Amino acid sequence: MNSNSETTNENTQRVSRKRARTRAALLAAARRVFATRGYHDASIAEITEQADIGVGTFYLHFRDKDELFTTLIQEGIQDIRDHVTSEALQQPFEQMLPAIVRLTFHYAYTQRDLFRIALTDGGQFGHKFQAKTALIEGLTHLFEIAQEQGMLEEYNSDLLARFIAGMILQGIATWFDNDEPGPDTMADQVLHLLRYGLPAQLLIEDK
Amino acid sequence: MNSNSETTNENTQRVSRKRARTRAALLAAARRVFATRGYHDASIAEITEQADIGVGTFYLHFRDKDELFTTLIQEGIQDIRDHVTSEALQQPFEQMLPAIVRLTFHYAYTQRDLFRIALTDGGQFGHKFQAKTALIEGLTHLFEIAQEQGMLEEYNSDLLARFIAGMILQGIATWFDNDEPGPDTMADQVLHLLRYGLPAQLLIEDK
Amino acid sequence: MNSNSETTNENTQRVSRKRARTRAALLAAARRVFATRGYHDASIAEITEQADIGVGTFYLHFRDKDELFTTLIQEGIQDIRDHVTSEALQQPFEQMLPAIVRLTFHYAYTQRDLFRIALTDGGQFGHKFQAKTALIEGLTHLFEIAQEQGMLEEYNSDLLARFIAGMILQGIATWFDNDEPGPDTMADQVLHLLRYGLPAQLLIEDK
Amino acid sequence: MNSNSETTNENTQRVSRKRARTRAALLAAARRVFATRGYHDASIAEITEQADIGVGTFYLHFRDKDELFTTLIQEGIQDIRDHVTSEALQQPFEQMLPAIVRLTFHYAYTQRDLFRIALTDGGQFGHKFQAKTALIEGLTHLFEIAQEQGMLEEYNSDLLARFIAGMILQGIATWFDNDEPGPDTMADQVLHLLRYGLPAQLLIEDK
DNA sequence: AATGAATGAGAGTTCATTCAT
DNA sequence: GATGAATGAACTCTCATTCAT
Repeated sequence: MNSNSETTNENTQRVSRKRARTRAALLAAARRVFATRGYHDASIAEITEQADIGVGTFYLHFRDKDELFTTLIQEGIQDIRDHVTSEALQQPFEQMLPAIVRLTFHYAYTQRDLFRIALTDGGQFGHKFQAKTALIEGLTHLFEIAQEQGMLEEYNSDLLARFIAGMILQGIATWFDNDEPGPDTMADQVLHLLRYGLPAQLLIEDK
Repeated sequence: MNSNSETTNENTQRVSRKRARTRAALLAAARRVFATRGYHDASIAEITEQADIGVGTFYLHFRDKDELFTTLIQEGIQDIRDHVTSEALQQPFEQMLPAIVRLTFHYAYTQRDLFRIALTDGGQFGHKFQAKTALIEGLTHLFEIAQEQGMLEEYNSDLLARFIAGMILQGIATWFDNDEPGPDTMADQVLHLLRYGLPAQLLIEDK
Repeated sequence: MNSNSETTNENTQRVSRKRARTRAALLAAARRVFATRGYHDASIAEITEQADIGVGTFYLHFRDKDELFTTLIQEGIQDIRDHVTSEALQQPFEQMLPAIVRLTFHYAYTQRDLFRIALTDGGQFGHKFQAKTALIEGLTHLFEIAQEQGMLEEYNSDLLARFIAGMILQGIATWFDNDEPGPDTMADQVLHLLRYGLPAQLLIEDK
Repeated sequence: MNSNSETTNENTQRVSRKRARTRAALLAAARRVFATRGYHDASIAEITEQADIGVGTFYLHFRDKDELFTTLIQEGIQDIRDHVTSEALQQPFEQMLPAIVRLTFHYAYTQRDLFRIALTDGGQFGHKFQAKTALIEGLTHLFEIAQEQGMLEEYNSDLLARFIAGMILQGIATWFDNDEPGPDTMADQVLHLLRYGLPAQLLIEDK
C-alpha cells in the first residue's frame, strides 16, 4: 500500500511536471511568434508547431488565444514587478524613485521582446491589463506618500506617475528598433531630467 | 466647342467633388468604426455601410484596409502637426517648447478618438508611421538647435525628445478613459515638471 | 432618366433572380446531401460543392447549418400543407378526413426524400418544428369540430390526432426502405382500419 | 495451489464484478447525457466524467461512441421486449393484442427517457436497429397468426403492424413534452380506436 | 463610377480516439 | 486495468477582395 501510494504520488508529480513543461513550451513559443508576427497574425497553428505539440493540446492549457496572450503578458509583467518591488523596498524611501527607474529599465531591457508584444498589441485588450498599469500604480503610491510628507504639493500624483511612466515606456520602446543606449544611460537621462529639469530659457511663457 | 469643353470641365469638377465627398464619408465612417471596434474587428462592410456606399466602391478610393487606416491616421496627424507647427513658429525660440506642449495637448484633446485609434492599433504597423513620430521629430529638431546654442549639453537630444513625447502621449492616453483633467492642466503639469523637476529628496542615489 | 431608372430596375430584378437561383441551388444540394449523409455528417463544404458555389456564398443566404435545415424542412412541409389544405377544403366536411389521408400520402410519396430527412434528423431540433406538427394540428382542428357536432365523444381529440398522424407517418417511413406499396394502398389500409377497426376477437379484455 | 487458484478465482470474480459496475455506470451516465444533450452533442468526456471514470477507461468497455449508443438502446429495448413478451404470452391468443398495447405503454412510460433517446437520435443509425423494430415484428407475427385463422383478410399484416406501432410510438412521443395522460388512458384510447374505429360520417368517400 | 453577390483561403476550435505511464 | 494528456483531422464560419453587371 505504501509503495502503491508512493507510486501514485510519483506519477502525479511526473505528470504535473510534464504538463508544466508543455505549458512553458507554449508560452515560450507564443512569445517568439507574437513578437515576430503580432497578435492577430500569429496563428495557434504556428505557435503549437513551434512548441512542437499538437494543436489540440493548446486548448488543454489555455481557453483561447486571448487567454494565452493575457497570461503571457501578465506572468511576464508580474515577474518583473516582483523583482523591482522587492529590490526597491530594500532602499530607504528617498532612494526609492531612482531605484524603481533603474530597476525597471534594467529588467525591461532583458525582456525587450515581452514589452514589444505588450506595448504593440496590448492596447487592443480593453485596458483590462496593461504593461503600464503596474508601473503607474507603483509610482502613484510612492508619490502619495511623498505628498503626505509635504512634498510634491504642486503635483497631481496620479498624473505625475503617468508622465514618468510615459517617459520610461518611451525609453523602453526605443529598444524595439535599436538596442542602444543601454538601461544605465536611459536611467541616467531620465533621472537627470527629473532632478534638474530643462534650462529656464527653454520654458519661457508670457501670459 | 467652347461650351463643350466647359461642360466637360464642369462634369470633371462635379465628379471630383463627388469623389472627394465619398472619400470623406469613408474616412469619417472609418474613424467611428475603428474607434469602437479596433482595427482588426472593424470590417470593410461595416465601414461602407456606415458611409452609405457599396463595398466595391471602397476599393475605388483605397487600395486596401491598411491604406485606409494609414491614410486616416496620417491625414489626422498631419493636420494637427500643421496647426501646431504654424502656431509655434510664431513664437520666439525660447517660448517654443511651452507652445508645442500646450498646442499639442490642445489639438489632441479635440481629436481624442483619432489618438485612441493611433495609439491603440497603430503599433501593429511596423513602425512605418506612428502618431508619435511627428512629435518626436519636432522636439528633436528643437533640442538640436538648443544644443547648438550650448544648452542641454548633458542630454542626448533624441532621447530627451522621446521622453517628453512619452509624457505627452501618456497624458493624452489618460483621456481614453476619462475626459478630465483638460489640456490646460495637462500642459501645466508637464511644463512644471520640466521646469522644476522633482524635489532632490526623492532623487538621492549613493554610488 | 426614364431609361436610367428602368435600367436600374432591370438590374435589380436580374440580380434578385440570380440570388434566388443560388438559394434554390443550395436548398436542392442540401436536400441531396442531408438525405444521403444525415444532418450531422453533412458538411457545408459538401453542400456548396454540390451546389457549385463557394463556401462563403452559403453564409450570404443562411445564417448557419441549422437555419438551412430548418428552412429546407419548413418550406417543403409548408408546400405540402398548402396543397393538402386547399384541396381538402374543397370537400364537404364528412369527406375531409379521407381527403386529408389520401392527399397527405400522395404528396408525401412524391417527397419521400424530404420526409426521410425530416423524420430522421428533425427530432434533434427541440420540437421547435416538426414534420408531424402540421399534420397533428390539422387533424386536431378537424376532430374538435366533429366533437362540437356531437361526434367522437369518447375521444380526446388531440390524442386521436396524434395516433392517426402516427399511423400516417409510419406509413411514410415504410417508403424509406421500400417504394411499395404506393400511396393509394397506404390510404386504403389506413382508412379501412379507421372505418372498421379490428375484429372484436382480437380485442378481448377481461377486467 | 488450491488456495492460490481460489484466490485467482476470487480475484477474477472481483475484477469482473468491478468491470460490470463500471460498465453499468457508463450506461447510466450515457443515458442521462444522451437524454439531455442528444447523441451528437454528448461528448465522451462528459459521459465518463458523470460516470466518474477516466476517459481512456471508456474504450476498455465500448469500441466507440456508436457502440455505446447502440448497446444502451438495445439493452433497454430488449429488457422491455422480454417483459412484454413473457407477460403477453400468459394471455390467451384473443387477449394478446390488448395485452401488448397495455404492457408496451406501461413499460415505455417508466422508460420515457430511453425512448426519447431512441426516437430522437436512433433514426441516424442506418436502420440497423430501431426502437420500433421489435414492436413491429411482434405485431406482425400476431397478425399473421390471425390471418392464418381467417381473420384480417382485408389487411396487409405488415402494414397493419406498422400502423399500430406508429400509433403507440406517437403516444409515447407525447410524453417527451408532457407526462399526461398516463399509460392507461393511452392504451384505452388506442384500443377504443382499434375496436370501434371512427364514426362512418367522418369517413365518407365518393368514387 | 458604383454596386454587392460571390469567392475561398485561412482562422479558431472541438472531440473521438490513442497510448505512455 | 485504469488513467488523462496528447493528438490532429475535420469542422464551421469570417471577411478582405474581386468582378460582372
